[in-house]
Amino acid sequence: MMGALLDEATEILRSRGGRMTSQRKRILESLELLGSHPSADEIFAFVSQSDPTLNLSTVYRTLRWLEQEGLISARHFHFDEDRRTDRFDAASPIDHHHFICTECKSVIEFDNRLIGEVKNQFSRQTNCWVQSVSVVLYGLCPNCQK
Amino acid sequence: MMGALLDEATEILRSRGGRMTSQRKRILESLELLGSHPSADEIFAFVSQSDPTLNLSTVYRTLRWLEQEGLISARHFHFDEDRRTDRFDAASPIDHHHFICTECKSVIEFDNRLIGEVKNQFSRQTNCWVQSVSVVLYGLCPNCQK
DNA sequence: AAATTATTGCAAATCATTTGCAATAAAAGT
DNA sequence: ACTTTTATTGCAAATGATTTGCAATAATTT
Repeated sequence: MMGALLDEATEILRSRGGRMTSQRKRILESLELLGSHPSADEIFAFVSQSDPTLNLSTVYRTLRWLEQEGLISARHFHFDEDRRTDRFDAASPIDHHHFICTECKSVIEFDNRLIGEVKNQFSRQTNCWVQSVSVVLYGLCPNCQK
Repeated sequence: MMGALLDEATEILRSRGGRMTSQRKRILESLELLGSHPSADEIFAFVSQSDPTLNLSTVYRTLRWLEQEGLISARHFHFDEDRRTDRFDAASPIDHHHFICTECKSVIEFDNRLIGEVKNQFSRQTNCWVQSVSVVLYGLCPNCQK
């Protein structure tokens, strides 16, 4: 399980004449280690600890490449503040959704097969072809409720 | 029905010692006229036709104020490109969701009571208190499918 | 080991959005 | 109506996340 992202990425890289550099390796590792939808800055800060020469633009380039290859997904969660920073999700972008605690900013991932049903009903009613679904719940986690 | 947003806004404004200026009036009107989730720029372009002296920062200030008052909602839809522009929705932010055609960028609003069920099931399972739900479907509208 | 070229670091550019401030214009007081 | 008060505007500059050009660096190939 561990290293799955790195393995996949390495393979794709190879098949395109790309190079698995130490920077990319560290960034990929950090995506698996930092569970909770880190921003580019957070990844940068984390990897910088072990490689102080890493540059932020390398982080962005790597993340965008991973995104294009479909290995990770980028999105914003829009609280009142933080409206502009992308967050990156190491998990497959397909069929998993998010709850966000607007207080402590923690993220819980979930799935529910009713969501597939919502998608199907919409398709049937409108003749739209639905490629992907994003469900985000905003609220308070048990800790932040009292 | 027409002017509902303007009426509500005027009332809130009054109750706070605020002033209903011509700029605000035009921006509010444009939000009702431009149906489809315009960006600040689009609103600016539209209102500029009738008031060439309007400034973009006034548009932003008005939109953010409306957002804070809960009269409109701001969000991004993330296609591959346009990752950074907010889109503003004159409709109530509660209980209505979006389909976006990734080809022609058209937006279809919808609702489905299964979504409430998804929310309830999640709450029950996690003890999280869910305040709002956002569902976005991405795909191709009938026109763009062939 | 030399040649090739993908990738990096750096600095500058973008672009949507925000903010400080002096000028303007609603609304209130006279 | 006329002055005063102060919310709101326009303008220009600042911000902050992300992107990009380019020369230097380092994987891979020869």
